[in-house]
This record gives sequence, structure tokens and C-alpha cells, in this order.
Amino acid sequence: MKVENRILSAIEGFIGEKFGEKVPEQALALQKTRKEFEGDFTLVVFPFVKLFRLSPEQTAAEIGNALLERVPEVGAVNVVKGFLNISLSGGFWAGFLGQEMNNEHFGFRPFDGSQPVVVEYSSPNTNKPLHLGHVRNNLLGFSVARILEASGKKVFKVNLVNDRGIHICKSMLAWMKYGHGETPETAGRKGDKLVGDFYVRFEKELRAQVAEITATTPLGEEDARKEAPLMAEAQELLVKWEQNDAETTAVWRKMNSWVYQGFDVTYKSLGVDFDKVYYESGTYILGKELVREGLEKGAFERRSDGSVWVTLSVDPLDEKLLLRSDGTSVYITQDLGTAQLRYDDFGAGKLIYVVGNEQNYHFDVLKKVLQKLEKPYANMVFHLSYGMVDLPEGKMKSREGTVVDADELIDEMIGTARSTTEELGKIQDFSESEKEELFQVLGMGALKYFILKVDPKKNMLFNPAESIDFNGNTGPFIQYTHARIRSILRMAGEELVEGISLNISPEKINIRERNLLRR
RNA sequence: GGUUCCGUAGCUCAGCUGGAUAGAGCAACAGCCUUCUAAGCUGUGGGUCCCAGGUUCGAAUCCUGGCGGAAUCACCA
Repeated sequence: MKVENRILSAIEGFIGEKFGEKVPEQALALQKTRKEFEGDFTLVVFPFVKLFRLSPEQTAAEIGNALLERVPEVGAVNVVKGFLNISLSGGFWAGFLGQEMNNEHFGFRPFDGSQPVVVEYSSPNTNKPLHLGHVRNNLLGFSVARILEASGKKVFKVNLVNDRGIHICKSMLAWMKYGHGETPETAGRKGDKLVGDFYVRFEKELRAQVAEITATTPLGEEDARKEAPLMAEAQELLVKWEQNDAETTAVWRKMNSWVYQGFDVTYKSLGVDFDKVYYESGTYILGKELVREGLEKGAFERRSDGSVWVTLSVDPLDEKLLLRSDGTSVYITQDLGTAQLRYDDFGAGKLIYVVGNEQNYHFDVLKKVLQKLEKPYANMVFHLSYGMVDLPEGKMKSREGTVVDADELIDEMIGTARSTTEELGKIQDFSESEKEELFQVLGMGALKYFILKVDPKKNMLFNPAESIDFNGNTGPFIQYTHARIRSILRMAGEELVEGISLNISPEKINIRERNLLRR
């Protein structure tokens, strides 16, 4: 039984004996003592005041005395207004430390036997490299998976790669027209970067065409984009792709493989991985089956032009397209399919989607449509929505070249770790590989903590001009604290080995560590 | 316009299942390296918790209504 529960049941027992009354569940709760006060746990006594017919201070004192008598682990109590602060004894903490210091599973719960959780995250497009927004996504997804695992869940991490559609055709077209057979090897460029370059090249050439059209015809920019020859060529390429044209799919396969090689490097730097990778090109047809099922059930309706719709609400009228009039699928169609797939593949009990908050509405719709289909996994869908990473000037915009590239950011962080560490000069006796590992751990620790410390649902600000800090409330600070604590534990361990009781005398710990222990 | 989310110190953010004097880091200032490790510690200054009502013994926290910002409302993904 945890010591908190022993304290609570002692309070319950004391009040029961004294007044013959049961304490309301809600009032019977301990909170952590705020660090400006002395103590480990705090009981708020206001709810008990009426019962005792005493002032809050006197009530707290009575309960405190009872605890001192009844619970041996309680070492001291103090009362501030209506708050009873309880300090556990040094003996309790020494025992706790002795028991837990060699527990490798400290903080981890064993598997609870529940159905697995499937966490989807990352979900990149294959036409450009990963940027800071993806970094937030990847770190959130990976962390949530780790946290769930630590809490006793079986977790499967999955990635859904958006590898088809007009965007990848644009990169392909630019490579075919202007690439001269270039490859990552011949260009000496990371695969995803190279493909991204061609995507940018396409946009550049397209803009030139658009400029010419708007200068020589009365068309506006939006119409000019649709009229531009390059756009028509990209559309043609998409049609060819969908018809499984051999040459087109060969280029598609080749360029995607470059991108995946590039992504793998970035994922490795970020320290994230996946149990299974889905490709939209392989799953988008599945959703159509569910649409057909919905039509049969009468949950959806087909219009005269052949398109399929679902009505989510009547007032206000909210209708969503599920299948185009030409029978091709839209975004949500494939998400219907992938939900089913995950449920089948893993026997999932929960489906978590780490996706930006711009898709809040999309996931509301997805859930409602699955409910209409009466799917058992409809209510398993949880959208872990997160906010944008903004720059001081506002949103990241690829057109303005303000996108913060993931690889460059990672390199910069590790570089900063290197220069800062070398300046401090504590690593003379480190080997080269130890040094590199240290820089990696420090730089990535700083980046990860910087991103993860912000509430996911909030937009967050990243200022590229001020590099991510290594001092203060940062990852390296926590790493430093960890190192200090390990050092203290080593000391405690030595005393244990010598057969001396586990009692670290205050004189042996300097003031800095004592402060550290209070945290 | 509808819907969802956000609004806390000069800046970046905690705190939000109601509880103490609203915290941390950065920035500014003043101190601390013969003790195990100063990527640290101690102290000073800095707040209409967007505004107004309501519920409550008690509201940054819950409810209602405003104001400001973001996202979204495609036969795009």
C-alpha cells in the first residue's frame, strides 16, 4: 500500500472514530506540498472544519497529531492556515531509496493486458524534406508512445506516408524535364532534399509561366495557374500514374526511394521509429469498400452524378463528400480504410492520430462517419491535435524560404552542444566517439525538451535567431540534474556496500546537492 | 458568418479534475567555485492571470457573454 493511501485511511479512521461519520471521497485527497512550504504532502482541511467545529488551524492540528500517532512514516507536520503539511520521516525516504535505487523498472508499470494502442505520427508527404513542424509531430508521437508503454500499454507506432497525388507528380515532372538523370549520389545531396529541390524547381518554372500568362492575357493568377502548361503536364502525369503506366511508376518508385532514404536519416537523428509503415498508395482503395458498405446500410447516399455523400447534421446542414463523381477517393475515404486496417492488423483498443490542429474538423468528421457505419472502433479514434510552430514573423512559408529544415536544425543543435561543451573544458579524457555521443545527447536533449515542454495544443514560437538555450529550464539542465543525482546515489551505494546504514549525513552533501534533492 | 483552440511578468512558457502569498527560465542587477559536478546555486526588482458578470467558504482554474489572435468550414491532402 502506498504511503499516501496509508495516510488517507488513517485520516478516515480518525474521523470515523471521533465523529462516527464517513468522510466524503472528494475531501479525502492529498496534494503535493508546494515547494515554498515544508512538507511532502498537503491536506486541505477546509472541508473538515464544519465537522470539527474548530478553526481551520485547530482542525489541521488535530488531524496532524492523529497522523503522528498512527502513521509511523509521518515524521513531522506543520499547519499553515487551513493547510496541513505532512513530512515523511528520513527513515521512510532512506528505506524508499534503498529499495528503489537498483530497481531498473522504476516508474514503469507492467503490461496491463488491455488491447493495444496504435499511435500514428509523422505522416510525411514525399515531395519535400521534414521541417520543424514535423519535428514537433515526431517528438510528440514518439513520446506519447513511450509514455503509454511505461503506463502498461502495448503500443504500436505507425506511419502513414502520403506517397501519391499531384504533389509528387510535380517533383517527378521537374526531375524528368530538368534533372538530366541526376541522383542523390551524382548530386551529393540527401535524397529527400534532392526531391524537394525539384518540387521547388517546379513551382519556380510554374510561376514564370503564370507571370507570362497574366501579362499577355486577361486571366488572373489563380486561373493562370490552372491554364499553365506545366500544370496540365503534372495532371497528365497523375493520370498516367493512376493508370499504372510503367515508365511513370518506375520514376515514382525511384524518387520515393530517395526520399525514404533521406527520411530514415532524419528519423534516426530524432531517435524515432515505427513498428509499421503504411503507404497511401497501398491503402486508399480500402476506404471505398467501407463507402459501399455505408451505401448498403443506408448511412450514405449516392447522388445523380455518381458522387457519394454523408449527412452529418441537419441544422446547420453539414454534408461531406466521401467519393467523387468519377468514383475516385478523397482524403477522408482513405482514413476510413486505414482505421479499419489498424483495427484488423493490431486488434487495437485505441487509435491515436498525432496530426496538426488544422485537421480538427477532419477528425470530427471521421469519427462521426465511423459512428454512422456503426464501427466498433469509431469511438477509439483520438486525435492528438497539436498547434503550429510559428516564427517571430508568423507562419513558416516555403515560398518565402522561412521553413526551418529539420536536418539543419539538428546539426545546429549538435554543433552548439559541441562548442559549448568544449568551452567548459570537462571532457579532456573523453574519446572521440564518447565526445560525439555526448554532443548528440546534449543537443537533441535541448531540442526535444524545448519542443515537448510546451502544451501540445498551443501554438508555439521558435525564434531561429536565438538558438535554443542550454541553460535554465532546458533539457541539458535536466540531464545535469540527473547526473548529480546519480552521483549522490553512487555515494549512497558505496556506504551500503561498506555495511553502513543508508544515512547520508548532511555534511557530506554540499549545499548545491541538498538544494537539488529538494526538487 | 458558424465551429474549435488559444489569451498568465518585457520575452518564452508552467500552473487550469476549484484551495496557501500566481511560479520557472530568459533578459537586468547583487553575491557564491580549497567540500563530489558553477550547463549550477542564493538574493533583488518585475503581474488589472484579456474584460464583465455568475456559481462557491474560496476562481488564473468552472459557467455565461464580450474583446483580441490562430485554425477550419473544397469533387485539395
